[in-house]
Amino acid sequence: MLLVDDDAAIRRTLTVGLELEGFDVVCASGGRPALEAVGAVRPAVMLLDLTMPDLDGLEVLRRLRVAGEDLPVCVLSARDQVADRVQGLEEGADDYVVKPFALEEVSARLHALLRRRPPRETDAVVVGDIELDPAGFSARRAGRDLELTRREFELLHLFLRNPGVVLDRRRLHEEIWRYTFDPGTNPTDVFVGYLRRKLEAGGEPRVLHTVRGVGFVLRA
Amino acid sequence: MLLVDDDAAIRRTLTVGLELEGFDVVCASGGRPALEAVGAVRPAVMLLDLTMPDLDGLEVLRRLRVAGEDLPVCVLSARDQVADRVQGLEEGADDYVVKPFALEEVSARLHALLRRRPPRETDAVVVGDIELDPAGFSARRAGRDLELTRREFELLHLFLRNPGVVLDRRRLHEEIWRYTFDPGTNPTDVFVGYLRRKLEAGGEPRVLHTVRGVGFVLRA
DNA sequence: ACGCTTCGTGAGAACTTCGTGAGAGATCGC
DNA sequence: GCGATCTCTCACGAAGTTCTCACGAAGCGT
Repeated sequence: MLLVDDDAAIRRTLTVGLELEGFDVVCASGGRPALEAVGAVRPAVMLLDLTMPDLDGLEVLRRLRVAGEDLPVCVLSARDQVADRVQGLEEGADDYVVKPFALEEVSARLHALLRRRPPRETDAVVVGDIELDPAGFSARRAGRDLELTRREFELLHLFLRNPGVVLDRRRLHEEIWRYTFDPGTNPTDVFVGYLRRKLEAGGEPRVLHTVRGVGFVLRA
Repeated sequence: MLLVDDDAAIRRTLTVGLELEGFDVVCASGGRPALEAVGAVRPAVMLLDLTMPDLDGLEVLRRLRVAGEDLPVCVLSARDQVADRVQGLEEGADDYVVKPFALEEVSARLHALLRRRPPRETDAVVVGDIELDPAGFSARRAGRDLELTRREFELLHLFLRNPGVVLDRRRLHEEIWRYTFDPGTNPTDVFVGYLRRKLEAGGEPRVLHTVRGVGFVLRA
């Protein structure tokens, strides 16, 4: 979750409390950092303070919605009038909690929002500048679309699920080609080659390294 | 929306107020009638009082969730302790408003819930320049009416509900043709072909892409 | 430095998968 | 019934993918 508040004390308190509740918390100290953070960390939910010096919370919300960003947002504010709440909700907030608040309630409300959001981005994998989306059968490096064939895709998927782990030929052969390991011939090497070519087509450094006598590793 | 409260005066007040806000209101006077009403009128959202003589609101909520019913629920209650709210939210409520309440706020919160409503099969779908309206059995691309047959329509509908997701032949076959995947023959390819022809009749770029060895995707 | 092993890659053969036209059978409306 | 769709099968050519093979390059141990 992304926590946005300009008051460092509140940030600290909420971070500690929400982490105890099991949330993975990222903080932003103002409106502009918040907008950047949404793009960068792609949080599942956001807790947004309204009163901030650089960019008002409502403005942040408005910009997110205009940009088509539909992440659930819970507004947290000292403005306690009915009109404030109605305005916040109408601007696209999913919930509105008035300060002072009880940590358990905020946590429960965040959970309620997350409950509605399970099928978000089906287990996409990201390692370094490489991202792979199993649902869409697509993969990108540094934003560039790698047009992978099925085998290449499976291979990259396997490496991405085991970053930093050396995979030997036996393992690769079993996982990609299902059983039967015949040492006579080696499609593995060929496909690692294909993958490297596509991964490095934009001049990026090598990430698929060979470990002589053992196998291959993906390292960012 | 379904309004559940055992107090006739509150029902009356809320009904009048919410109808003025544009809601289509159905009332239930207790827990059991509420459960029946959910099945019968299939409301888009529910406003649920907790304290009721026949069946407690929390129990109603619990039964709905156990039955796999995921309609958004906003609890309305006089129980104002943090613990009550947390309990309500944890039992599966999506929001919790404490009495006395402001009509505008309840209305704004209901709107916020409806905004998140999971799309129903009968809702119109729009992806890029393609729009499809299940109720009217019509589909358009860039304003031009595609005159689809039933199969073509079902196929396009399925793709539109899963934009960016690769659908394999098994899935397509199961969803459109129900059961049995016989690999001997393939209407799927033929109908994808028909669809493409109609989708691209105006010279528009291809949106139904084939993913070799896997299936097809709709990408805008 | 030498020889042995392991890896990288180009070329192309073999294979799989896809696209589409033609037409038979089913269905529907009139 | 009868004609007009609509749905589906089939088959074949086209296109893309996978895999084998072979040879040169690069590491590794002595």
